[in-house]
Amino acid sequence: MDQAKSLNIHHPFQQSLPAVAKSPSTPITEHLAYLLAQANREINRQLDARFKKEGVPVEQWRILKVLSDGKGHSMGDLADAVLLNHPTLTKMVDRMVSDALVYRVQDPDDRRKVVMFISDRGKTLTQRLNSLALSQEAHIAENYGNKATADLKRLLESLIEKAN
Amino acid sequence: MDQAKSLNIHHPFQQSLPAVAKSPSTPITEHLAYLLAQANREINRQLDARFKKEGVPVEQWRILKVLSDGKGHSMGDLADAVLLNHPTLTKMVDRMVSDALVYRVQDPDDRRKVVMFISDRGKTLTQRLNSLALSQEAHIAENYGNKATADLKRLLESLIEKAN
DNA sequence: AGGAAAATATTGAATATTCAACGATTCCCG
DNA sequence: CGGGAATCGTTGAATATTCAATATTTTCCT
Repeated sequence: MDQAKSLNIHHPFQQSLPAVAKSPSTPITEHLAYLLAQANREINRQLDARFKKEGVPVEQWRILKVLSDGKGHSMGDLADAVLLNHPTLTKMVDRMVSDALVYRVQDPDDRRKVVMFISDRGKTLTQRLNSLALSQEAHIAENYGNKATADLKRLLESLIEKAN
Repeated sequence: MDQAKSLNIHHPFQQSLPAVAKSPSTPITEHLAYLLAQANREINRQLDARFKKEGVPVEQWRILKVLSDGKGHSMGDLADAVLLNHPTLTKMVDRMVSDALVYRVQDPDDRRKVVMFISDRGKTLTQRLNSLALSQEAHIAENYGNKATADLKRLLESLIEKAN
């Protein structure tokens, strides 16, 4: 097959070679937004790799962890806490209910609300996930340095606070 | 309709009230992975809001920015640079080709490869996006502090480097 | 009280992402 | 040289996320 055609490749007739070099704008790697995305992606990837054997995505760990305080949490609170949009959370919770990690109770004080709880099965899974997560944190602190890690956390917290 | 039934709500028969409080494990808000996700989400949301009027998602800005060095980039290089999986990048580039922001050329030296270039139309859009992004950076530096911003960037860079 | 407005969570359709498999090309090595 | 392995990018199917609309309940206001 003609690859050029199938891939929509063409020759750059619309291009004109610039007579002089453009002033190069800030490289993307210097933007805070990019650095955050890159760091987040990498750390998440590593954490996901550790969670792989439990077959649980990072978001579910967050949900379990928040619920493991034993108190009930509404879907709205939970969505904020675990950084997920409402519909996404609803569907993820559906899966977790199927897996019996978590369950819903109607809030008796406000019947619009649902109160989420963690099950015993969820609790034991959470413990395994917590130790995987802690071992990752330890690994990071190890070859990144305790001070750097602490400094970074502090700066991130303060950025998040200011950003609201 | 019976909401309890439709929402798969039930009462917590499987729960037993713990006789004593559990030792609370590290709150999720203290995990580096969570702080990164939160900061990334927030900064991205703000940047996306600024890009809204151009109708361009942040990922497309990254692509445009990388390509705006005028050199050609293979899809593989680009995927690494813009933090996107290969198939995701392919499909996003398809859209950008449709919008005439970007175009493909077959690499003459290695015909498996495709070399991506930015179009003139893409360049002018990039300039508008760059200035939106710079104004965001300025806004952050303003109420977060120049030093904190610089420190945070430095720590992120070093984390990313160590994480590989 | 009573009805409009707000809050809460879910649903369905549209959209986007991911995983696995593929086709094409190049590399490597006996 | 020749053929199996590796590389590069894309595709299609499966999965996940998002947007807008909805149902239900509560709040607010006069």
